[in-house]
Amino acid sequence: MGRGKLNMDLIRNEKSRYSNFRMRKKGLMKKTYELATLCGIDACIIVFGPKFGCHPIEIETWPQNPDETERRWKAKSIERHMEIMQKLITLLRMML
Amino acid sequence: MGRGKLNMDLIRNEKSRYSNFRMRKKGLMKKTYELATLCGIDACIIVFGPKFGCHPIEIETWPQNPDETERRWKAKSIERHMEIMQKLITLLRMML
DNA sequence: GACTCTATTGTTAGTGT
DNA sequence: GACACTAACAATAGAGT
Repeated sequence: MGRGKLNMDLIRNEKSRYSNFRMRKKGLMKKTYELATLCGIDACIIVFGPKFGCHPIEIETWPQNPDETERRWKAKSIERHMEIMQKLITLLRMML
Repeated sequence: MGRGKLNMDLIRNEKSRYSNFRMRKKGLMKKTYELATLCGIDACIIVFGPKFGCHPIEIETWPQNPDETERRWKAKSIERHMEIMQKLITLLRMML
């Protein structure tokens, strides 16, 4: 969308890439909020910012904080926890 | 968007809610893929399906599997792991 | 490495099957 | 409780500030 089409590949220009990142991250958080709200389901998302010089990498999540998560999430059953943990462990294994 | 506007609240009609869920989940996964690809960053998303009768709740993630995660993710430094773990622990605490 | 503007592409709500 | 269609609403690429 926008004034032109974008190839689905890394944006080479660093300035464009960063402004694109900020815009799309915002959009993604909104979409996550909308999905969870409209459909009454649980979801979480973790986005790691790009590396710029010696700045620490920023991490943004949705829900944004434990309070919001607690207020929103309904996952309380044992079976569900098992599924959740399994999925998370799979994701985590690749990061360690 | 679409033919009419939707209040940002739980969709009461169960049939509408479920079809909305399937459509938006697909859109969210696409947006996550686009953000990660265009901006060269790491991201993960976990979506829990709604509860229908005695069916187990479906869980969908992006990246979809360990192979894809390993191919895509670049988080390998100690500092980054610390940040990641802290965020995940915060999210997990609310689920247990 | 921000912020606004807007033409343009993208997403989706409601309907029909 | 699927799936296609499409008008209508949203997101955003690129340019300007």
